[in-house]
Amino acid sequence: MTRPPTERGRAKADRHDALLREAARLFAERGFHGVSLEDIGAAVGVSGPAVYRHFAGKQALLGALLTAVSERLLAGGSAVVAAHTDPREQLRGLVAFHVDFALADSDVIRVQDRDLASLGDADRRTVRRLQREYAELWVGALAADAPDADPEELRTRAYACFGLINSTPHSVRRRAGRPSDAAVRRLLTGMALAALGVDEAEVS
Amino acid sequence: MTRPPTERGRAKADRHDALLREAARLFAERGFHGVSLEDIGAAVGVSGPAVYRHFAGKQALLGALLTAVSERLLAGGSAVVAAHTDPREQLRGLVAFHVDFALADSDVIRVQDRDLASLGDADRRTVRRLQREYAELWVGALAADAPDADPEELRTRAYACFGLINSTPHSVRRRAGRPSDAAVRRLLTGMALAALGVDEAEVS
DNA sequence: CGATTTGGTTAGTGTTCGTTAACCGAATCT
DNA sequence: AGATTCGGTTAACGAACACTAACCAAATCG
Repeated sequence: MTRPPTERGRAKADRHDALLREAARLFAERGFHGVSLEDIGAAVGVSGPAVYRHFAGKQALLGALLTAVSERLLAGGSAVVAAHTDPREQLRGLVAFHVDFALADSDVIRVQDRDLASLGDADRRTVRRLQREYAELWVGALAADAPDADPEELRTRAYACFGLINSTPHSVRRRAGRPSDAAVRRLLTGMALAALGVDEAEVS
Repeated sequence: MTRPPTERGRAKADRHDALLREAARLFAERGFHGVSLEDIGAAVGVSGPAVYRHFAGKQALLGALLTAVSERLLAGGSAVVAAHTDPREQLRGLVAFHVDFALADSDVIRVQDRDLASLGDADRRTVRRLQREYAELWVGALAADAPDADPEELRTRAYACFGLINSTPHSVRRRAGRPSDAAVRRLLTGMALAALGVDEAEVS
């Protein structure tokens, strides 16, 4: 899975990554159907059908993008949960992880809950499954913290928390005098934990 | 502004409303660029270019949709704020109003923060202005409640709260065994108020 | 070094879609 | 009742776009 040592191999891998990055930016800005392959190619300095040398098509590009982000979310969330035994510690970790992710990868976060319906059937099933598993990490921690609660209610609670944290892409669009990333991180973390009813302080 | 008493006038007004309603549903489902005028016409039992008898074009339809919803939000929010003097009461009222709105008009809520970029310049400016004014209602109440806070931080706080409440369209998609609307309303209201640091209890 | 692979190019193809044109029949107006 | 308005129809146009074809030059390989 590592990159081939040849010059062409490295160049190809770089372009592959650049395509994913620029596609995410453009999709976040104008939506999947609002961006043409010509646009995506132009954003990385090649034009039009060259994208087919890297992806099977436009839908496949979106599939690669969303599958990758879902997998990163699930892997990161799983690591956080595994690192703690106390459910409240798990929730604090999940919130911190998700806030960092949303701040760092706001483009891809935006695309994920906006253009999921544009995926092909197979990719959509995969992404939905990964998203569900990620949400179940949250539901599991919430259930361990409040064993009597209805799991469906906890699920709604988790999604509401995602909505709160994922609001950054909408709100923190480069406007003058906006709070710093660090300030936004603190703010969102505090609000999310309050919404979940978890004390913010680190415990023994 | 009332409907003309003639048969044709009523029929036209009805179709106009039906077009807005069905367009909202389709846009929410597949995005502005993912829906054709043929689709929209078909959804109200009329086919294709008949839509032009009611709206100047596809973009104009979206404009009418989003302008109307922004105006309803601003009007409702203004009424809530005017009805109370205590800032915490205002915030409780704003949260309750917004939750009701998001549950009743989830389609239009979804379109509003998804396809705003597909508007024409004039409509986009109008909608943005109305949205900003609505947000300022929240910022004003928050500022009155915490006079020392940075207004930019309060703005981010308000948007995070919108994200939390607006999560319903994403999460409460008709799945079996989901909580009732009343349960979701209670849950979101409680989480939003907790995130804002406002006590949930009604005061004297 | 010659053969081949490969990531790029431009030109073309078929389709979808927003929009316009031309027309029609029924409701409305005088 | 006759003239007109108007909301609908189908047909056609033009642009945008995903994708394919044909070709090319440089890197890789034997």
